[in-house]
Amino acid sequence: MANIKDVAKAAGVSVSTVSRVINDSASVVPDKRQAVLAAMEALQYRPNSLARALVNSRSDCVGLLVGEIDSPFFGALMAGVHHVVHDSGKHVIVTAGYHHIDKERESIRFLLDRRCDALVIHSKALPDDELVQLLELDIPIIIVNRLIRGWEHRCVYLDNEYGAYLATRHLLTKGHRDIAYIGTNIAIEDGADRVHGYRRALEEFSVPFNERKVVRTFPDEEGGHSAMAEVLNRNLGVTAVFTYNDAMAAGAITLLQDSGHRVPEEISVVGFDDVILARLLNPRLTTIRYPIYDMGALAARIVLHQLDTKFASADQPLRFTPRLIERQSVRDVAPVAV
Amino acid sequence: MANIKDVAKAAGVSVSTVSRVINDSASVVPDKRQAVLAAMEALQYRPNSLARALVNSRSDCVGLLVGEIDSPFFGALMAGVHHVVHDSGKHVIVTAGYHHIDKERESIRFLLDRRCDALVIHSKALPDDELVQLLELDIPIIIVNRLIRGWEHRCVYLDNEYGAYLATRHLLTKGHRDIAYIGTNIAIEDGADRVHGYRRALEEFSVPFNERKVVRTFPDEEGGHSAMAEVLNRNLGVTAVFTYNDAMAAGAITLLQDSGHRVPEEISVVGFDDVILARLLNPRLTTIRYPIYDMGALAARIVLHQLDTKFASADQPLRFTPRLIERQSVRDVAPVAV
DNA sequence: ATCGCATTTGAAAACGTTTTCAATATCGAA
DNA sequence: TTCGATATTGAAAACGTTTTCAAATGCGAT
Repeated sequence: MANIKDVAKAAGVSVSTVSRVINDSASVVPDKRQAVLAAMEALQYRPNSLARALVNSRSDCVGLLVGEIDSPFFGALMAGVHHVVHDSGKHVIVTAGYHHIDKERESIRFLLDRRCDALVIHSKALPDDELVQLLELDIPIIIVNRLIRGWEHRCVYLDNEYGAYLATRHLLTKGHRDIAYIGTNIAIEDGADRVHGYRRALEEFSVPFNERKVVRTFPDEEGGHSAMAEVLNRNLGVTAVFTYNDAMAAGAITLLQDSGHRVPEEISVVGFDDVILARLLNPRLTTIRYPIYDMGALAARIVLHQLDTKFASADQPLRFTPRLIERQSVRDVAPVAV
Repeated sequence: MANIKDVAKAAGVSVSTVSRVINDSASVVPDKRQAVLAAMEALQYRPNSLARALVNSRSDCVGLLVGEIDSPFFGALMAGVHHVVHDSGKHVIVTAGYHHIDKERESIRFLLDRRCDALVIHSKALPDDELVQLLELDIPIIIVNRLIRGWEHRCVYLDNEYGAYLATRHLLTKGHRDIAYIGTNIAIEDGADRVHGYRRALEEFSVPFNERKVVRTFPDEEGGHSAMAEVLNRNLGVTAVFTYNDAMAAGAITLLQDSGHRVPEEISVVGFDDVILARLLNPRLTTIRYPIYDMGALAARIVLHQLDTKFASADQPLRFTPRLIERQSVRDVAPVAV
């Protein structure tokens, strides 16, 4: 492939001049400029971005770490980041950590090694102190979906406790009193937060918390399916289920329907996330909206801004508030006064 | 950030020696090796991959162009590529073209500029000759999901005609005779192929093709929804619908159910792709399995192999055959002999 | 013609690596 | 000891850019 020297030779000028016309970094007399342009065209010249990044120490890349590549949730996150990064003429390099500590660590190394200008990180597996170490590097980094005490201005996160509270409260106001919670068996903060929200709503309605009503499995459709089976098995007389995410809700609904229980007539279900799937299920899933696309977009905007100004602009609220999306998977048992 | 010179200085050796221990490229006496290792550790040294790529002209990156970042279909494609590329110690850079010619072009430029070692490309918008131009570059490239005549050995693709044939034939053998086709309004090859398959099956059963029974819209849920409305509107007495993809099927089913038609009792539906969604819909969607994960994985394996051997290994079949996944969205109208 | 100034230009250094090549150190054998 | 062969080392060139700096050119005013 042609390089800048070839172009210079072909145009009969020095490499400096070529560089100047490429970058518009200084004035060049019209005829030479034309000659250079012509040579570039003729040789199909494309600047080597690696060499460029090396000397500028700017790669025009934003690194993004997600949990999985193929999941509607992370799809939305990636799309949000992609969108704003592309709009600013830069590019995204995505890696996946698959919720595994070593893979997450390795992925972040990779992004750092590639000399990404900035990072947006979604990590569930890495411990706080390791993330703090990263934040202390002098490259713009935003942590998505996780709150690290003392670093609130670098974390874009959702109020998980409130989301779970909303979901549970919704079921309670609809008259449900026996509500199971199908949670994640991964030891992460938001898992705990959601249990708290669930309990808070219960307490508010003076419904005793029953540990047997919570079942934890892997947070996917499969997990929801088996967890639901377990709940049924325990014979607790539940009339409603709240799940850690929509995929689990889908699994739970599948099991319910297959085992002859009608949703929501017999058992109501509330999910979490509001991925595309939720609208498509039958019955359409009542769920908690997790604005992950917007959160990704915001995270990207912040790191990009930091890149320009060297300052973290802490003036915007980084905490998102979930809201209830009412669809068809919850039945009104009986009107109840709050 | 520390560079190789700093390490050399700290360890009291030359940069060449440091390079040698980093890459294990030549023997170094044990004490010096230890000193270097210690210095690297102490300085938290990480080689600059840009500089390295520049001199080696190997970036250890595979570039991937997809249609959209957030869609179950492309999610599976990305996952397949990611999987095999990571296993070989390399990395993936993903870009999205959003089915737009300029964006696809720009994305490919980006990947090429980044000096990706190889490319896996899913393009619907770029014309054949532009893709051929790429294939003629001397870097390993595989085109996914598209067949370019004369370049069969560089294309990993699905037999779309056969997939559509399978779907339509399935409906026909179940006794359906009035079958609508909800297709894509994007002028792409596989769109045409699927119409052909649909027609071929019809002909085989001596059912006349009726242009009014095919409606083309944008290939997403929304499009399926409005297309289904249009089909109903035309009052053609259809008892079954075959759609271009699962998302459209989901939209169609939603419309049917909302307008009081039971699926499959009144109207049967067959989709295409078999994305996760298909299993989760109610009724579970009978569809055509598009092994896109495997296709991505194969494409990646091929380019990686080419990278090592400089030869395209054309010994594996690059054409995938779709198959029917029977679930619950098709009703058996009456037994019919083929 | 000559001077001073502004514009345009090219040579060379820098970015952080790997690799070639020649020099040195080590060692066993004569 | 001395020789040759071998193992280890470091200096320097190379990769393809950008940028600094000094030199060359052009031009209007005297």
